[in-house]
Amino acid sequence: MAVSHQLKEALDTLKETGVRITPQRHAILEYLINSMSHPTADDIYKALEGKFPNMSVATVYNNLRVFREVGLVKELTYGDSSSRFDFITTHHYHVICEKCGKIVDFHYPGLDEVEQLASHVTGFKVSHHRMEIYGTCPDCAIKEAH
Amino acid sequence: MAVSHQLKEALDTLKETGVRITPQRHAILEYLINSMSHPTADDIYKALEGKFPNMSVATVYNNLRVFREVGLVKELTYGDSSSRFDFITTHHYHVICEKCGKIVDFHYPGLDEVEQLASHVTGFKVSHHRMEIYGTCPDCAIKEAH
DNA sequence: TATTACTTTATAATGTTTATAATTAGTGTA
DNA sequence: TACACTAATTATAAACATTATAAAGTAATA
Repeated sequence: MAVSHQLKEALDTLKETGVRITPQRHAILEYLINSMSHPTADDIYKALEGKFPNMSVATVYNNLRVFREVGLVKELTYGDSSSRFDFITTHHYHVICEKCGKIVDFHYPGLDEVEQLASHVTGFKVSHHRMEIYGTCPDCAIKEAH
Repeated sequence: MAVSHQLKEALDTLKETGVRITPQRHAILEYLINSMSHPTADDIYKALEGKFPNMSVATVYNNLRVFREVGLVKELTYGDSSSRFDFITTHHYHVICEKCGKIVDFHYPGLDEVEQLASHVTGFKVSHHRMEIYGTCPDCAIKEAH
């Protein structure tokens, strides 16, 4: 299936970049790909506690940083205390529920004109942008109605 | 001038909302409006050290939260460790230099279509969105060239 | 196998932000 | 203006996420 294919591709990327594939890295990647959510470092740590009772939180953070540097993972910083991590697939944005924190992927063509205008007005050499959309998810909207 | 007018308006907002106007609050607001940068809580704390030698960091944080709740101030969370705070004027985005961290305001009409599409696709009741543009500022680009 | 470099672990340290309790100071009313 | 009430400030400690460090372990290479 598609998921294991993504994992294999990710492992290939690590190999090509000369990053060792350790059991911990394998498990973290696997969890990131399988979980359709956008977990925090602590989520990952807790989820893998069973498989790796001795794993250190530092290992999770270290490897998330490695994955980010290699371009496999994106770090999302919202208002709340901890970062969330997202396995990069295709270009998409996130829609975030302000009530329950749920994050839903939202595909949309890149906002190239915005980048171009920004570059023109500010003189910056623009590399990329980020955008998030906030609102209330259907579940919470229903709960609110009662 | 326009700045003191903004301050007066902000103080009026506080009055209307029943938020007491203390010297500390006055000073924090004034600093936020005058500083064309986007300071962290600690920046503000340090900047007002001279005027208020006994002010607590907690006061800065508390009041930034109050201002945010009242709608005077926006909290910006980027990848780095601490939040930045921005006095709300008109609707604009930020262009951020990845080398030196400089933040430049960038005016652009709201991305209404994006919100509408997101709402349609995900079923969310959308309230707002955020977007930042990343790149290299002219100063850093020159430094890099050498 | 020996060497080397990289990873993990355990732990401590850092830095930001929040909570608590006691003191102080604004604000509305007499 | 003075009083009483309530909110805000201060000082401090605590919580929390994240990073740094050093020692031990593991994989890769010759």
